[in-house]
Amino acid sequence: MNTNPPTLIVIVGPTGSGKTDLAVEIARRLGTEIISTDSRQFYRGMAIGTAQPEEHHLAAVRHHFVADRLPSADLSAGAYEREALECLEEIFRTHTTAVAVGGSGLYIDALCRGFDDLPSDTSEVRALLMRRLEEEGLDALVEELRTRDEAHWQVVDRNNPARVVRALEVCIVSGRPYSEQRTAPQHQRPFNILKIGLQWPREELYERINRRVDLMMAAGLEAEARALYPLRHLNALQTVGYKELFEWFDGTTSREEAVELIKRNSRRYAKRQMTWFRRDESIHWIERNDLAQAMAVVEKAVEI
RNA sequence: GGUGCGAUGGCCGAGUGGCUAGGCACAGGUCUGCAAAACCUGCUACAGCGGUUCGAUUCCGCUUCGCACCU
Repeated sequence: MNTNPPTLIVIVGPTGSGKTDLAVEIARRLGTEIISTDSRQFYRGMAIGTAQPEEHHLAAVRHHFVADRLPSADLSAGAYEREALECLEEIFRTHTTAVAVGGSGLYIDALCRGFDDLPSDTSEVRALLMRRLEEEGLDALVEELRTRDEAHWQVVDRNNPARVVRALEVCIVSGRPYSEQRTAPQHQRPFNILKIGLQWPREELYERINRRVDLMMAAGLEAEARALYPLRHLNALQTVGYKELFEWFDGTTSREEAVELIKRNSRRYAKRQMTWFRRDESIHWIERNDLAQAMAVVEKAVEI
């Protein structure tokens, strides 16, 4: 019986970098399963627009957190942390490795590092705050944050409604200042973590992204988006690829413009992802989606 | 050949004798439960050459280029 802790192999990289193919091949070779760290691939009915693993991927390797819930069943990063850890525990019962793949930096951190123990269900208070944001404006909420949590008020991005609202909702629901509860814990995970990052020359990546958008359109993204149109208000649909097509359906833009915007917004998203991953010094970078390089990194860390 | 109009940063586009519009693209960054979200920062250009002026992207002249009209 092997008493070494199991290893979670985490594949990261910007959208369009070829993570899915690489992860499936690695998981297949290791005889293990895949857990997604992509905040938009969780949902059903969004296969084309979020570039979910295809039939042959799903047939080759068992996947978790892919199209396993309705778009109305939001999975927050905190909830994901709990569910994903449970799922991993299950996988590690019978495997010494598991593969995580996806581009959502916050969810990757949730899985690998975890969050402070903050109130989990804040949706009611949030709804209230959102209404106040609209009626009273951001300044009023910033002022309230100052009275509830001066320390956080000092450091928070006061231009960013999302950050201000989040801090306030935690203060209100917990009855304690947000800053007091942020202790940046290093949760010890019962498994080793090996991060592999896919690095592409910018130009090449952008070309791949542009091309992939055209392929999505050819694969039926329009029909998929039309089916999702009634759900457009859901958070899950605040997603590149759908937002832009919805505007076309509304008549605000043309089809051509919408497609160009999808490409542009995908490029921007990729850039933000790269910014996020750049500061993670634990990532082992490989060129493009080179399988040999990836396997070399894996074999060095894992006994096969 | 003549006349008129125009020439603004990668692109679009306003404007002024001194006080560097703005937008988009692009780049850098932030990030503890909406994260494919939300937010921040950067990018100092006025076609070229002379002249007027304390000072010219802005006024004048010439040159080049573009557009329109005339012959």
